[in-house]
Amino acid sequence: MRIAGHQAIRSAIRDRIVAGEWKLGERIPDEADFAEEFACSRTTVNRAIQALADEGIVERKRKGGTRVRPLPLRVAQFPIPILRAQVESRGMAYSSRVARRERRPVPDAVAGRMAIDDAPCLYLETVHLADGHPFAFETRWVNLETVPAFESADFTTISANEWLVRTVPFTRGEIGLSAVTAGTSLALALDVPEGSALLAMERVTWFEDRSVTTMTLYHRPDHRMEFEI
Amino acid sequence: MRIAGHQAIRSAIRDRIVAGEWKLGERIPDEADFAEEFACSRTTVNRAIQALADEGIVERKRKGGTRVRPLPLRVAQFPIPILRAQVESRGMAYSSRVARRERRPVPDAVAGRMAIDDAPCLYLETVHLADGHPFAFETRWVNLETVPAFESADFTTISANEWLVRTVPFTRGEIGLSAVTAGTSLALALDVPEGSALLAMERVTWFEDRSVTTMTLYHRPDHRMEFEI
DNA sequence: GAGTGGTCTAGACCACGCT
DNA sequence: GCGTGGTCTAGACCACTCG
Repeated sequence: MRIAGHQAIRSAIRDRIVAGEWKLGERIPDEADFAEEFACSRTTVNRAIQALADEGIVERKRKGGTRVRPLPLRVAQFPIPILRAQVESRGMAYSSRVARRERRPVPDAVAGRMAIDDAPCLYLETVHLADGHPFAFETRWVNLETVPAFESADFTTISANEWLVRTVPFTRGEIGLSAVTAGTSLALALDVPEGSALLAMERVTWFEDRSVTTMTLYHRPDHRMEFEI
Repeated sequence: MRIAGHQAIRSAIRDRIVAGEWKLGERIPDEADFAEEFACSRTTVNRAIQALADEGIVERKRKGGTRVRPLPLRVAQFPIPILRAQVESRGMAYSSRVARRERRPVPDAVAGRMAIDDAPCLYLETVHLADGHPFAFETRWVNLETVPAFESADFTTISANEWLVRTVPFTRGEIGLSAVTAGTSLALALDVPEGSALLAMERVTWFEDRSVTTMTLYHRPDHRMEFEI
């Protein structure tokens, strides 16, 4: 049957896999066969099946052919949340307030994560507000050796995070999620009872092997992160 | 300069973007120019730049050319954690214990999430153990209308999750993460103090528009999910 | 050794969306 | 309109790995 386009071919093959035409781990026809079946070139079939491999639906090996993944590999993708957008998408007004900003020696735990010894760092605490009510609390260390200009930046019109994204745009990073119990100061900052369970997201970002910043974001107890797989 | 392979070309272009050769939002040369520069065909350049677009580094538009993404889109990808693998990778022995298994009317909240009305469902509670100590507690509803065979499945050698993955391998799903406070029964099941902050991961999975299962996994307070971006 | 995917090429046509 | 990316083709050679 003639099918047009690598996307269509990809869907056609995926549908047959999902429908169970081949068992888990079983080999599917090779590219040449599909090329004949769909009356297209092998190049096009290659693109289609490569995409399925990227999705985690099939595994490919030279000479070994293409097989349906025995235990489907599932990867969840979630966009790094942007607080302003999150708030505004709910029809609320976003604002933020810097509660603390000072040079301060970096605790050992943070120094370890940022792989710094005694680089100068700036410490920031920020409250993020929706319609004037706190909904997240952020602590952040910024490595001034990597981004010296940060020290004299003005965060009245642009948040620290936005400043960093614009200044050091292409960073790698690590993310950690955990649940923490609100202590006195966190409870105060977020206006929640002490002992509340908070979702904490920690992020360390790097620019070419130098750490840029470590940030931890504490969300209110009712917060829920959602995404699809 | 002659560079071999679309991967190498992709890296070369990415390096120049990261180094700041073009500003955020600025247009980079078109495919034909790069093809000449790297002495390769335009097809190869196209593959390279498409990959950069998938990474979120550049945006492409017909006629508009290719531009460095103004606010880099970061997407975190993480593999859906498999409990057995998680435990075993730490050198501990994995086991699980089904604490409860019964047909039970589905609470409204769950019914809403699974988009079912009065489909028969099986409810399971499972404790996941590492070296005999509980490290996660799972509650699960399984839609028997979608997977009737689940009711008579035996979970002594294979977990409910593995059974489902093998039986309904290609599912879509939604994931939600939140922090919850351990109540009496959760505290008991996980052997932690009442009031502890637990990281909860809820997952709803679908097979072709029919819900398969809803599961919530409660982790011990010290648990941390990590991934890279 | 031989089968399969991985990749490249040169050329072509099309579709979108600026100008 | 026309420049740019999106896609397809037919053929080719290579690299891995299974038997």
